[in-house]
Amino acid sequence: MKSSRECIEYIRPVRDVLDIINGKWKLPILISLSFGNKRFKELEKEVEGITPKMLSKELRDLEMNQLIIRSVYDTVPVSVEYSLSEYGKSLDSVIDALREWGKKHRNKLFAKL
Amino acid sequence: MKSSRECIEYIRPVRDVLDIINGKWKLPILISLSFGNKRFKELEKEVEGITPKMLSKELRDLEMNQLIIRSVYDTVPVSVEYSLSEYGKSLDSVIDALREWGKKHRNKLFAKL
DNA sequence: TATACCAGTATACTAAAGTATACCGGTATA
DNA sequence: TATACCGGTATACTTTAGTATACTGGTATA
Repeated sequence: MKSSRECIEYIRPVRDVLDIINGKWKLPILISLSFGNKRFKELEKEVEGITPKMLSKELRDLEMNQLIIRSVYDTVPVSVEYSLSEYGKSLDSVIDALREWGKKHRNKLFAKL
Repeated sequence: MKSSRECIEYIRPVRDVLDIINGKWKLPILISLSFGNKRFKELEKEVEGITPKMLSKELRDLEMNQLIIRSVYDTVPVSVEYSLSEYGKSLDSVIDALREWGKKHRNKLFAKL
């Protein structure tokens, strides 16, 4: 049994990550972008159920935290492309861990039926 | 570049996990319990900033999803102890990944100052 | 000519998360 | 006798997350 202080120290970095990727949509968006750069409407289709308002807001948050890059191309009309930054790509270990656990969890749920 | 369908399949298990551990408090609570069984008031201190109302609600959610166990001991007055279930313990890989990334993120933030 | 695509914004709303503060009855401690 | 601990609950509130629906102006397509 370790000290309470040690435990609090341990929690801190996790809280920092949660501040950035918390919520229903941010990780799904990042995963979608890990499959390739996407335009707004493509994301809207691939992140099932998200509304344009939420997508717009979440993309802004992710860009602010430098996890994704928004590129505007000078076409007519302008086209906008979203991509993962290198920093965003470094979240893949987190996503892998979540995904592995999620798959186990699904199996557990189905096994019960 | 993979298919959109493949991407959506990839997202699904992650959304399942998020349904269970989403929010500001659940992971901190689980981490605290990973350091040893705790009583209600102990958790209230160790998960800094949480109010008893939120703690109570989150503990109920976590218990419902079988990630933690609530044991009531027949003392006078009764004492209540919370512990991680085996299933809850299996989240350690997720927590490790989050923690590692969080530590890197902190370093990045401090490096900027 | 009508329709659809693009990258969102506008408005209005509901639901959930989270905060603040006070309180309970019973027990143990000072 | 006063205070603090225990495991919470009660009430009231604010903030954030999320939903629903409609719309924009310019372009390309049928």
